[in-house]
Amino acid sequence: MNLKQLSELLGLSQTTVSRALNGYPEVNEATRERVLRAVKETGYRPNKAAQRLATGKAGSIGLVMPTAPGHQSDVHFGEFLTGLGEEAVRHDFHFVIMPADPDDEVAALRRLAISGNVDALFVAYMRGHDPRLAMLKSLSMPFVVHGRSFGSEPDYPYLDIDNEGAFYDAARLLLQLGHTRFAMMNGPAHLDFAIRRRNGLIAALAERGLELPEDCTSQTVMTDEEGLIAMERFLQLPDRPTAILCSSTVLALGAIRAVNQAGLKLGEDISLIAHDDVLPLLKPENFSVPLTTTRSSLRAAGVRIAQRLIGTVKQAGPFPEQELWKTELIVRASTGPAP
Amino acid sequence: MNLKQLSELLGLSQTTVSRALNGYPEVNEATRERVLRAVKETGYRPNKAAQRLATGKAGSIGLVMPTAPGHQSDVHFGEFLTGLGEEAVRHDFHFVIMPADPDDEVAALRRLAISGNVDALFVAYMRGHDPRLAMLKSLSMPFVVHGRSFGSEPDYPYLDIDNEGAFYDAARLLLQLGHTRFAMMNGPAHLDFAIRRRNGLIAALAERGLELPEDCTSQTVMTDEEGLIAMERFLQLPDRPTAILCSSTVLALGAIRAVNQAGLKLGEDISLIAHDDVLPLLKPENFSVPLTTTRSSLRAAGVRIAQRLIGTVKQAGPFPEQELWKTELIVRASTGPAP
DNA sequence: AGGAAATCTCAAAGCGCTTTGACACGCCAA
DNA sequence: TTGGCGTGTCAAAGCGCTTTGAGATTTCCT
Repeated sequence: MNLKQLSELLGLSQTTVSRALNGYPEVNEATRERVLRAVKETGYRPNKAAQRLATGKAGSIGLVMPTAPGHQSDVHFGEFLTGLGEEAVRHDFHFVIMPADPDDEVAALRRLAISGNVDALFVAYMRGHDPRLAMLKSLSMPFVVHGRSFGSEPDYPYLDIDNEGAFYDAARLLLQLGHTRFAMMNGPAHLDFAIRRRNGLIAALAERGLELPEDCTSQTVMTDEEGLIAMERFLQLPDRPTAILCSSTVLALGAIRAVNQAGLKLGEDISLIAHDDVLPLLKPENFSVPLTTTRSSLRAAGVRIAQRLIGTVKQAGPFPEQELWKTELIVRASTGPAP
Repeated sequence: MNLKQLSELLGLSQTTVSRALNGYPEVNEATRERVLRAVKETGYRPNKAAQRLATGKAGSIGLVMPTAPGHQSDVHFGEFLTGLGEEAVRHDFHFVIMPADPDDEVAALRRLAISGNVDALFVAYMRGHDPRLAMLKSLSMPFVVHGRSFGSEPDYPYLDIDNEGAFYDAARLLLQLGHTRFAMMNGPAHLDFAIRRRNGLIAALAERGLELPEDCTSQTVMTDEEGLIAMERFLQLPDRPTAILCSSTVLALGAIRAVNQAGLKLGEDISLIAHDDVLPLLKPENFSVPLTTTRSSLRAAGVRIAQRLIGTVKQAGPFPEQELWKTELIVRASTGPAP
């Protein structure tokens, strides 16, 4: 069933039916009623591809999903997607997800944009000096970045959390508790949030004339295995750290396993603060020793970014171009005075 | 840059350029070379919406993502998607994801199909007597179901794991170890896998003249909280169970917390077998007491389903209509002789 | 050299929709 | 009667691509 058939069925022109459907004012209310009823009865749905071709819009947000054999799926990605979806469903928007090798993201993003399949783009996993930024700006398609790109002019639309502030505050808390030997379990070194969190920690330490030793820094993929390995390394250090900052509750999971295996007590021998993206699976309050965290909901960020993206496409603006969300520092039992 | 412009630039007709691009034989090799070079230089990409409109195909798989405010994101969904993506990227396919309220899935699926945005559909979270099946069959669009629908004629293309066999085998192991008091922590009762796993357990018990008491069955959303709650309930039973079957490592996470809190020893006081979807975050071997599991990789299933879906769209068939994968029973330390 | 076959290219139709510009109609004021 | 104004409707163009059916050119065989 297409527009033509429907209009013939009704004895109307395609124009009139199309206008009736799209809420144009110059259609008789009675006619509109009739059209709407016929749509219900026939189950007619406009062909989105045709709609897109004609209007250039079709209610879709494009995003690139990094994937490859051996590339671990990332809980953060799913959680964020859920946030996007929660908002998108309210506006009858959908997603076009282009899977791409992590090394091919710039090209994949460009393909996605030029394909004419999407109205707006969403970009995450930002790096320092991210090459996608220049490409996006040249594209004349709305986009919002989750995170920022350290080293690039911040003249693009983004939503980020205050990573530097989060880890600065976390470090201050530990300093006040008397800790002086710090270690950091971070995400991959090239990612923006990792750079900023590290800077936050270093800034707080510097105020007390302290430094973050090289061998007390681990920058890895954020899996629990890597957390375990890093923590085991830290614990074998001659002058082992007592205060750990950890970029994810996933890393913390492994780290804590290492602490337990070493027969140490979390919150006494070792204090740990992790960043909490509010993953439903990894609630800090459910850890055997509840975790002190810096918290910011990934899902909420997804909702907000979808709002901005959809709003821009629908011209329901204006939206702030840049948003920086503060994180909350929530003290639980994994932090205590330095031993 | 569109086809018209490109063809003018080259001094060729649109037909010739289109044919050169799509590998038709009636184009001079030299001409094709020239076209390909121009594409490289100009960065031309065909508009997918137009391509779809003209051909009816555009290289996309559609799926519905259940979402709603308060609806927890599901790690299983992300993991499966990664599998789909891993295969899709090899064929330059993408996904169209329609977020939808869980109560609205049938309608959402229909919208997605009729929208003309997708070439094939993928469906998961199957229920007993699933109403989507009839709709899908009436659609004349390729689809593959992950799981099955208990109570419906199995005359549709699916990939499922042998849930019944998995839990039958698991129960047999525990029976051989002398356990007689069983409990089950299952997924939502209306879901197909939950029905079959329960049947598998009941069948194994029946062979020994045993039954699964009502108060030793929990059928809930599969979160760690629910796992905790269910296990706490089991432990307070006057004749408390010693053998637990658990539909997910996520549930097991909570369950084990309850066991620990009660001061009991896993693998001694309580034996537990969980089904393991091979989530990167929840490796059974990384639990403090490594978990005995029935294993089947969700991601591998995603890859396989994408293969079948894409193969069907590309007419690169034939593919088996139905596949039933055996699970592996892997014995670790969470199972031991009945106390 | 002649003609058929093979090779290459083209103009135009069509995919299903939106949107423009025009037309027909009834109504009221001049 | 004429003109102007809203209201409701329509035919047709256009979005960017593929594909058909036909025309032009070259190649090959007798």
